[in-house]
Amino acid sequence: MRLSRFFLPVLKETPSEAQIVSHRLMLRAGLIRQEAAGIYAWLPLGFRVLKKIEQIVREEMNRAGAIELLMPTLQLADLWRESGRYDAYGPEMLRILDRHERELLYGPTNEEMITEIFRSSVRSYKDLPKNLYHIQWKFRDEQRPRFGVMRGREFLMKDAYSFDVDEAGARHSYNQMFVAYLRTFGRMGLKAIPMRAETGPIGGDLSHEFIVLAETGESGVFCDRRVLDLPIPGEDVDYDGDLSPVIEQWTNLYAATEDVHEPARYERETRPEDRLQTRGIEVGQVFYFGDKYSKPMKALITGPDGVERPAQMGSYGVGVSRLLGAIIEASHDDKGIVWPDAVAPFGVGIVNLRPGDGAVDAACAQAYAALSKAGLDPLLDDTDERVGAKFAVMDLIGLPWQLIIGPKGLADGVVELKRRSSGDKQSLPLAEALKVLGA
RNA sequence: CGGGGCGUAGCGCAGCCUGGUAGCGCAUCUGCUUUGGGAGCAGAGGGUCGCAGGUUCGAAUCCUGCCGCCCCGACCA
Repeated sequence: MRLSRFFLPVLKETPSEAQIVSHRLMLRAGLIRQEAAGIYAWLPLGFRVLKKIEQIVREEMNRAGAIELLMPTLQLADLWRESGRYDAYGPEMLRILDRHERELLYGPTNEEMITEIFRSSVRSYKDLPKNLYHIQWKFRDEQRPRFGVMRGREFLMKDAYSFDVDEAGARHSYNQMFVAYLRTFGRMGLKAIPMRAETGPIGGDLSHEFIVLAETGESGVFCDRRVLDLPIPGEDVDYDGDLSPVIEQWTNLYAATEDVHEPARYERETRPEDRLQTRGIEVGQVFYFGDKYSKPMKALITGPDGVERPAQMGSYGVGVSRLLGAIIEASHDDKGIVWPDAVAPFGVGIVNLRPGDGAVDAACAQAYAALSKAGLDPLLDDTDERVGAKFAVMDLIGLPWQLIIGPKGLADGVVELKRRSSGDKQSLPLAEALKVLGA
């Protein structure tokens, strides 16, 4: 993409409404634009990151055996009356009347709908287990939206729902998602720690929150710092095999949010030098909740013994849009965002320091073609801005690499390659720079 | 939902107390100069001062109501 053709409305000054660093940077770098309290338009740069994150989530869900579908944003109130949640949910749920005065709601979650879909066609234990997920916009009418996309009212969420014939099966499904989450967040360059969690209004008896450690996070956390060094399962992890050793490894070390923190146990189970008290951002949560929905909604499975029982269910959420904020909170400096390679909106920014200079233009074109061909998705700054402005914008939007090409360097036969995360710069011939980048 | 604050040009703000021709910086446009880390000079365009009502000869400014947004707390994927 050429910057001169792209839509990148960056802001030099910080809008006054933004309080935390990720919100400020998302506005300044032209990722989002606020349309109403807690409701954002995704501008092209932010949209690219959102899609990258979404795709990583999708790939890891598929790898773990979950099946993607897509449910609507609007749901009938009657469906929620079956589970009793229509009245229980409160003003956070956005309720809507259509022209026939039928009661609808903009879904804050989809347990009822997936249970209804499931029960309409599945009757036998032979059809289980099943894990169905979708990535869809949700709405929760937060009393007080804040922190940009970290606590918006409208948000993009991946939610998966598992159906098993018995508790042992359901726990295996839970473990599959647990492992898939370790991989998902790891691929995004995040240290997301599974922590014991309260089950909240969704209910159930087994739950973990996945927390990204960030000093600007919204909740306090206590953990054994050795949890930061635990290995993330590889691509070859056998999701059909016994995953409990992985789960045990990750849950044996103390890790809890302040809501469920037990000081006495913390003191007992951790060495003083390993105690880490910091803050974090919740980016995912896994629940096992048994027959909470399948029983009242009569999602019944006939077992091998011929007896009908409610399906054993779990649900597994990832805050896709929130992840942008979380990643930025965890990865930025005073100049701007520092995108991890896997989610960067472009792989490399090519900075043409002198558009109109034949040699510089030609070198940029050569780099652009080679990097494009290698799938590195370059962004070429071919604008007439001054170099200072170009560098400032490039640092602000946080592309992992900057390939800086100007007349002075070219006269010496070199270009400059800069790694955004470290700030390291090296001067080298273009061909070698391209080789470093993998083109 | 309790408490506080703010709505004036695309963004950041002053003006309001004490009513009288709507301003500043950045951004935008034009010209000239400049050009390896957010340039300089000169000129230009851009506003129903959140909305509605009231007081007044006259309202951005005073009064009333409404709407929107932000912050602290409670709450929360």
